[in-house]
Amino acid sequence: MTKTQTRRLIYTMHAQVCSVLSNAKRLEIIDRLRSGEKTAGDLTREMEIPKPNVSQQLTILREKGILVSRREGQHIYYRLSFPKMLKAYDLLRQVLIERLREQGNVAARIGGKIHA
Amino acid sequence: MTKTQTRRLIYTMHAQVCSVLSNAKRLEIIDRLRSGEKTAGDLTREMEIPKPNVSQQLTILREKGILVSRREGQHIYYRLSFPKMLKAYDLLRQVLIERLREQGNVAARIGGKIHA
DNA sequence: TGGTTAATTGCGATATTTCGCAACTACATT
DNA sequence: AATGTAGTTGCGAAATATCGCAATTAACCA
Repeated sequence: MTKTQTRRLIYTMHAQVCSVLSNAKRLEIIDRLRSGEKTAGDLTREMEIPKPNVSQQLTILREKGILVSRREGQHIYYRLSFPKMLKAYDLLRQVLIERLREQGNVAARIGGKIHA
Repeated sequence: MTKTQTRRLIYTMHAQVCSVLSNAKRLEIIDRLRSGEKTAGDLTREMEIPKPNVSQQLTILREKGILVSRREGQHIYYRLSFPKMLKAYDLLRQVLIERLREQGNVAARIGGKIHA
């Protein structure tokens, strides 16, 4: 394995972690698990989307290591595994807010040209 | 606009910000711009990928507000616009590292079963 | 004006992601 | 064993992202 290949592999893995956050439904699930563990059924009711879809997102989040699950009888409870993920979530939300403010200003100034 | 629609819109915009980070080449560009502004040509030479590809990624990063550009004669210099983006980048890198360590431990313990 | 370098744009082929729906598995209760 | 509830899985169609390559634009200089 060359140095260049190793570097690329790390960026690729990093991108895979980020790609978990690049879906609105997964973000909402993460947000709703802040307050503690929940089942697929809980989330289905709260989010008002089909249960299989919730389940699919939960599977992705668990496989990527963002959530862990625990079975208790018929119920499977999911919870966040890395507090740092939540920190990253919040930082990116702040970037969104700043970006919106910035875009608002730019839009107020001129309608789209980048360079002079 | 209902409350539910507004909530969904915000998650969708949040996801769009995150999706900028879900590509290895864009992450590498962000990483290489830590040390200061660079041109598309600089990045092309450093990263050893086709220039149009670099340019496409730079366009995406600029449109999403992650980078800003400045023309100086023939050269267009790109630089990071939000320090917070870099903080999020670093946090996600840490999550990757923790996740790899965790996975290593799990793999050492047992070969994949989730529940009992 | 013609030539050169820097950078972007357009387009198309390929790969990946998303998500609904039917079918299925797991556990509990009677 | 039969039924009900919780949850997952498989599959396929539609949408989206990736990226190479040719063509194009922008600026500079002789």
